[in-house]
Formats: sequence, structure tokens, C-alpha cells
Amino acid sequence: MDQTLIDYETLAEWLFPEVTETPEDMEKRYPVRGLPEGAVVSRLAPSPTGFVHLGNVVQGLTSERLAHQSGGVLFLRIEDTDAKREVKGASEILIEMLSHYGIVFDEGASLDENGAICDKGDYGPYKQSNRAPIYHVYAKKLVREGKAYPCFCTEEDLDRFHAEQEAEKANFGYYGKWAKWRDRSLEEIREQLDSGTPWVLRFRSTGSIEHKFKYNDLIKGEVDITENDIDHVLLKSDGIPTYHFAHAVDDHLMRTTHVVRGDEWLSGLPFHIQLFQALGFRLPKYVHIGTLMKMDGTSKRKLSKRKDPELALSYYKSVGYPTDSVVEYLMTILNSNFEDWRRANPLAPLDDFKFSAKKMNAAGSLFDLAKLSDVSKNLISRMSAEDVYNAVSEWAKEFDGEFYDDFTREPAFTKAVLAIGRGGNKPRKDFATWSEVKGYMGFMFDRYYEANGAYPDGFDAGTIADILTDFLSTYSSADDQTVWFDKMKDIAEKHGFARETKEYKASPEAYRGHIGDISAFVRVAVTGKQNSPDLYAVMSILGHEVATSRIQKQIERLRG
RNA sequence: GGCCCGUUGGUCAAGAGGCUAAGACAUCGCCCUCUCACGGCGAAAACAUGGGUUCGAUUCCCGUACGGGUCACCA
Repeated sequence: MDQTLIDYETLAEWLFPEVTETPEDMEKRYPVRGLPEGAVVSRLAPSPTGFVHLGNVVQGLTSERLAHQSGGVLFLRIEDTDAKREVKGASEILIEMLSHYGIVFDEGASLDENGAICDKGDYGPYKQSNRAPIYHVYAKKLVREGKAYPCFCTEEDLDRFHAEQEAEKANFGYYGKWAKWRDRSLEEIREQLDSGTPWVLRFRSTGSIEHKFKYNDLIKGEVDITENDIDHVLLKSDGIPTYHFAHAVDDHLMRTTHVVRGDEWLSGLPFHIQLFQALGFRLPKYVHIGTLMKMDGTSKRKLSKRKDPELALSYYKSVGYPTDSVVEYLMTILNSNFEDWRRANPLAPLDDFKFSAKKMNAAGSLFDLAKLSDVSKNLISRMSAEDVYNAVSEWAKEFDGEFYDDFTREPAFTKAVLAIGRGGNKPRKDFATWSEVKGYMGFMFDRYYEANGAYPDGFDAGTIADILTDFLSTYSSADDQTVWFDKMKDIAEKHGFARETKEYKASPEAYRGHIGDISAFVRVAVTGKQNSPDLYAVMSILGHEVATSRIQKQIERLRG
């Protein structure tokens, strides 16, 4: 650079003739938010690939809690700078899905009353593809200051450099002798421009890998940073920014205070810090979340889109996990003291929990479906029969139309079944997902009642039929539970079975079986299964006619 | 390969120089019980490793191993 000093001003005009606005104009258009001290402004910035996954919810939940519990702002920015990956309608799906998980945005990309995508808020546009003029203002500034330059290398050039670097065992990247366009003359650049060669804008890095420093991440704590010495691409040849450049410009202008993202971005941090400095922006705080892992054989690995269906949010929807269960479970992973808090406050709204970035784990967590199920069972056990009814109906309508028809035919009947063992201090915990409900109570409907249910081993059909016959002859739907059960004990005694299980256990040789066996016979006859919720309640709800006719048919079957 | 992050029972994890190293899920056993689901009690089960520092390290420092991430005109 000792020859004719490059005229950066001229270069900036050549590259961005259409840009007339200045960074100062931008500062005016997007003023500092008038938020109280300590208010967190955070965002979710996904790319619209149509695949909404747990990572989106993990990040969303974290930034949502951080922002809203501090009286701050949460917004959604769509990072659609890669046209190749964009899927039509993906943004709409994303917003829709996230809202189900309690992640609602104060501003940013939103849905209007027709479900179409639109912007809400004063810091837009919130879709990066609509922000090109803004990025160009800063690109021009950087060029003018000699902090960025055009590069005319082709893909083949870059591939060649990579191969060379591999051969020389050098670090990869555009730097040093491979930074071919870093210090070219204005004439050479003019020549390429005139011939219409496509170019990208590169950052002129002044960093050195010899320089190290510390940075404090809100989750990871103090991390060692090695300065970046790569001249990364800022603007692609189509004039659209790379993630890095867009991140710096957008999060500055949108006045983001906390950047919550996956820790796969940690290695990009040196460059981001450098970029913010070069642009004269104040650095936001970073919150790098550990990646969700999964057990694969004997080792952990990152949850994979291709191999793990449970990474996709659509999985939880189709299996029928309540969204609240997923949220609760994720919270147990995100904040280690959440479980204790929840135990102490079983019914408190989630917002009452004091979320803290300090309570987040630096390491990636293993995703545990069994734990999710436990959380979900507990949550569902606390719901009212009415709420369960509504949730199952909604689920079945979409995923199991046949079951939906039976389930909703007589709401009062269905709700009565769902009410068995519900409420009180020790509610039943039978299912973790809506799709399990059919297995739990399907027998209440003729379509799913198993007429060939297996009776307990060790009893001949004749004996069972005799006992069922006796049961039928004394059964009255008017009996209360005690009377009903006493009658069953009488039958037990008559057939040589113990009235009480304890008696039987004391001297098993004296009896053919015990009261438990008698009720098992009736249970199988009525429900087709050896396990069921409270039999008396089941028979009451089923009604005299259905209950007795099922038993009658079983007697015929056993005798036949 | 360079750079970076991580490592307490099978899993999630508390602990932040001195503890018999919490708790939850899962597993197993017992109790309760007409089955199941609950509920109760109990068992088994961990500081990756080698060096330091220290009177004393799971805890602090360095190395090693293992796991993960990243090195694109993808985010």
C-alpha cells in the first residue's frame, strides 16, 4: 500500500453508487429504544427452511423469558438471506408453531388476520431479504474506511486455495497470500468491474491468530478467543449479506441487547466481535446454548434432522404431547432449578418462575424422551376431564378420525370416563400423549372393545362362565360400590375363592383363588383387558345394558 | 489438521477448596391394593485421567483421553 494510496472514497462510489444514505440516517431511523435499565431486547432469528425443531423452541424460550421477565422486547427476524434454502410458507408455519409453545413476539415478522406474513414494529423490515439497502449503507461505509474490499475470485479459485492449504498444512480460509484481492490497485478493480465480473465484498481483517483475549459469555463464562485473521465475505455476489454481516447490522439497528443462539456459533464469535468494532457498534451480550444431544449406541451426538424424528416439532404434535409438556420438560433442561420450583408451585404459571441465564448448563444436554413422558404424565394428571376431553378431541380430529367419531359422539360419557381417578391428591397418571388415550379407554366403545380378551391363566372356561353367570344374576346397577363388591365376594365364597386376598395368601391351598380373580373375570368380560381403571366406575358409566350384554356374550363364548 | 467448547450415577443435574457428594427420571425390591395407574418405603448407581497448587481438591492450574462444534458467496 505504499504505491498510490488507494482512493477508498472512489471505490465506495464505484461499488455502491445507489447508496445515498449514511449510517447517521440509520441511527436516526432506528433510535435507541426507550426501555428501562436492565430491560432485555432479544430475538429469534431462524431461517425459513420449513423445518421447525426443538432448537428453535429452546432458543425461543430462553430469549422469551429473558426479554419478558425483564420488561423488554422479543422480536422475530426472518433470516432468508439464502434463497436456496428458503421454503415457501415456512415463516408462517414457524410463527404458528412457536405461538403454540407460548413464544409470542412483541414485534417483527407476524401474521395478519388472513394468516399472511407482515411486519409489526418500528425496527423493520424484519425479513432480511427486504433489508438490502440498509446493509449497503454500512457496506459502503466499510469500503470508504478501507475496511472492506471487492473480491473477484471464482469458486474454482477458492477451491484451489483450499487444496493448496491442505497440501501445505496451512489453515483454511481467505487470508495472507491467498487474499488475492486484498491489496489490488483501483485500476485492476476497475477493469474487473467493467468486464462485469461478479464480486463479493470481503472484510479486511486486521486480526492476528497470535493475539488472544478473553470474552465473557453469559452461559459459557470466560472463553478464550483467538483473533480472526480471515477476510470473510460480507456481501455475496447477489448483494445479499452473509449471516455475519446481517447479524451485526440488524442486531445493532434493532437494538438487540442479548443474542441467544446455539453454541455452534461460538466459533464465529471472534469475527463477530471484530465486525461490531469495525462498524463502531456496541457489542451485545451473547448467550450460547449447548446443543441438544441424543444417545446413539454408546456415544452422544447432536440431534439430527435426518435420523431423529423427535427433533421436529411436528413429531410432538402428531404423537400428541401437550405443548405445555414439551415446554415444561425443556425448562427442566434449561434451568436446573426449574424442577424444584415446579414441585413447590405445581399450579403456578410458568411466567412466575425466575429464569436465569446463570442456571443454564454450558454442556449440551441429552434429550430424554422418558423424562418428557414423566413430565407430561404429571401435567396431564393435573388437568380437568373437560380440558383433557378438548385436547384429545382436537388431536384426534387431525390424526385419528375414526377414534374422534367415537370419542366425541357423547361428550358427557367420554368426560365421565376421563374423570375416573382424576382430581384429588393422587390422580391417575395413565398417559403422556393424546395418542395413548385410545389404548387407555378405547374399550369403552364397541369398536375397540376386545371380545376375545384373555382371561387369567389357570382357570377353566366353565368355572369362569359359572361365575359370570352368578354375577349377572345378582348385578344391579343401582348398587353402590360397597354392595356391588360384597356381592362379588359372596360369589367368590360360593365358588371356593377367598373373600380377601390376605386370606388366600395365608393359605393358598385352601382356595381355588381369591377375590382378585373373580373381579379379573368380570373385568375381562366387560373391558376385554386384565387391566383397567376402577371397574365399578367403568360399569356405571358403560350402563347396565352394555355391561350386561358384554358379559352375557362372554358367557356364551366361554360355553360355546 | 487449526481454533473453540465440554466431561459428577444409565439420563437430567445440585454442589464453586473440608459434605456420609442432594434431588428427579429410568431400573430393581418391598408395602398399599379386586387389576392397572397412583401413593409410601428402600436398594443399586457418579466426580474421565495424570500431574501440580494446598494442611486438604469433584471444586483452582497444566497436560492427556474422550465427546462435541467450527473452519462456505448456509444459517
